[in-house]
Amino acid sequence: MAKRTGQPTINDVARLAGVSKKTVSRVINRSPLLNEATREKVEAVIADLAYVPNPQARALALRRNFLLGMIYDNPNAQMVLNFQEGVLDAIGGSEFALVVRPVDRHSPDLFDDIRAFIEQQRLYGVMILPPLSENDALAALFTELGCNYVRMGSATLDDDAHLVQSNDRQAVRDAVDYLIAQGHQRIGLVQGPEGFRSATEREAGWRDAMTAAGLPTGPDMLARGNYTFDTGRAAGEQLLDGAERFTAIFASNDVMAAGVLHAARTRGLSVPQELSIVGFDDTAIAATIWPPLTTVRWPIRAMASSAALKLIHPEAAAEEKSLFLTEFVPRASVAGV
Amino acid sequence: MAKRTGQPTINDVARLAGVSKKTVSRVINRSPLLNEATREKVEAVIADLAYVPNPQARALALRRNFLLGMIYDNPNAQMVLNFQEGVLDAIGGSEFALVVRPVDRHSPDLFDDIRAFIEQQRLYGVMILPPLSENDALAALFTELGCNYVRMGSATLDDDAHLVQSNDRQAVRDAVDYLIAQGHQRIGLVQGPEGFRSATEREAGWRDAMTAAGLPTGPDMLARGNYTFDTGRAAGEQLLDGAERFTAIFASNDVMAAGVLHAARTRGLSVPQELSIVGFDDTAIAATIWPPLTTVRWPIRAMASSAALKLIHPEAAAEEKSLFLTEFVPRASVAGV
DNA sequence: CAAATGATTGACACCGGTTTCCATAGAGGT
DNA sequence: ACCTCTATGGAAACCGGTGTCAATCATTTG
Repeated sequence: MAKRTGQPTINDVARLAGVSKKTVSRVINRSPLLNEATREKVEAVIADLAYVPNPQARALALRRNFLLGMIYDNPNAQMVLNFQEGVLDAIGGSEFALVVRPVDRHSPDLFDDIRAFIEQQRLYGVMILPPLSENDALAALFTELGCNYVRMGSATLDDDAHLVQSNDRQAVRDAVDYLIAQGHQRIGLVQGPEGFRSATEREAGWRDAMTAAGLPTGPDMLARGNYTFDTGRAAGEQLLDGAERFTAIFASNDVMAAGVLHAARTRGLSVPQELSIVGFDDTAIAATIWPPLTTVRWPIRAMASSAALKLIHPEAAAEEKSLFLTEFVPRASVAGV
Repeated sequence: MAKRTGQPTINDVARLAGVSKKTVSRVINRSPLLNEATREKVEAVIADLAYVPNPQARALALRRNFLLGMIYDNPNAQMVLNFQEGVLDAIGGSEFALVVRPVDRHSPDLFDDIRAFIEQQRLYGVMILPPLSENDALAALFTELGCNYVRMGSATLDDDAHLVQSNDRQAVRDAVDYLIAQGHQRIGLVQGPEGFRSATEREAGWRDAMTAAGLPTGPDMLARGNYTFDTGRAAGEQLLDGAERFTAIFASNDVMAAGVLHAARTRGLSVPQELSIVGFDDTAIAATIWPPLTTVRWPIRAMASSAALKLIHPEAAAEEKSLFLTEFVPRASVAGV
């Protein structure tokens, strides 16, 4: 009669427990108006059958599914993976799952791709990683699509309900202050790409510190990269080949800092004796290269958990301002002058 | 009447096109027995409404969903991310989506976690990344759960339908042969963790080459790591602090090779002049460290695409043996003796 | 010209849950 | 003992698609 192929259904549970589907449904959804004895009886059958509600059927009936999306286009693998783990921390034992979608932010089809992704999957909510998160037109697209979203930002990009934020500007200021306290005067900056808030914020932090100390911030003090190793190396070469010598360089992320280190090596400069280098992110590469990189720990994993919770429990999280603080991580790539 | 909240349904399309929902369904599923004029009429309405079928409803009716799972526990972020991109290459414009699940392979709850994940989400199929893929009990669990799976392997772990394989043993043999051709005689090995097929295979490749050349492979020639930077460094220290000097070391993955490089540095050994180092994987770290690492490119992205296709079109892929060939990538971390 | 054939199409049940609405049973009040 | 009131459980509709099978229609054949 009841075919035993596949997993048990709510009907199987109801029949074996001698109750109606509705009662089983009430047990599953923890309805308060339910006889305790009935609940236990049903739960026993559920455990016995190892019954798990069909998520697709639930999604259909509830008109919402249990999929959290994550859209990224990031040269930094470790950051993305840390983010995924953070999301899993949040959705762990729940019925939610994480759907990932790498995209190419330079593709002309970017918006169409994302639109198709959202419309096809009808996600419960989406998390957008930097640098994509800094695109206001993209946020507008999600609003238009009626898709809940959270942006990971390094500055105030949106209202609190849609934002998980970090204090990049202050963090960089602290890091550069540290260099200044070590006696450094000519401190170069490897900027992030144009149009990226994280890049702008980190540059502002550098300017804050340098200006407060009366140090120069002219155009010869900085070079631009786009958060990749190669562009970091090129920026480092540009700075190191300039007329005046730097004693320290702050790079706007760890990968570019590794590029600067590379550039220093090819020029025969020893780090940190002749050049101090500071990065940003504290991803795995920071502790892996030689010398270990002084950097700023960006609490991406905790931020990811927070982002997921904002999507799952918007009512609880809407009020809460999600500002995550960074932490300065001194390692061996900085020396005093 | 028809509430315009949310996205249009198949009924909206049917009504506006003046046909039944079944006909619309036929259009969506490209049924061949359909009048061309009708098809065009319906397609016009679909385009007009920007109608997209509800995947949850489809999943329910078809008794299968369109979610591919990916289970991983890997210290190497770049590899996991490359894998994700490879899967996306395969499922790109289709209705499939990728659900990721990081797990902790040392957790006592590993199997329960994975079982709960599979049962809850009822995935269409799952891809298992190394080193988890090398666990036969885990494969048995998927079989028991009736969940289609593909394992990513460095050796023959399973039948062709469930396996995407690479030729690690031969690849390492070639790499060590290259070192031997450069005049190296004492070539150390940093093994991968015990019980991992990839580690066993790579070790076998090293033995093949050494034995064929009549070179020693005694217990003082190798040290074990577990694919992380720190264990790679420890293994490197163990080898370098041994009685006899090595001129080259092959590490079973890039991250451990970076650890060996680190160990060499702290001992004042210059690379590659005094010590040559070869890694395996060709992940981003290989080109990022200094000197750039000679390594073996492991075509993970293409393998991931193949794995996804095996799940989506098992009939097409079942016959095909998926053996992916590696490529030797000479960079600057090797010098002749 | 009627019947047979084949191509299209639609009515209806169903996937596995949830919700609405109602019937019923038991509790408490007078 | 009678009558509300509340808790509980069931029947049936529904979410948005798909499968089955019969009905319709045009065309070909005897």
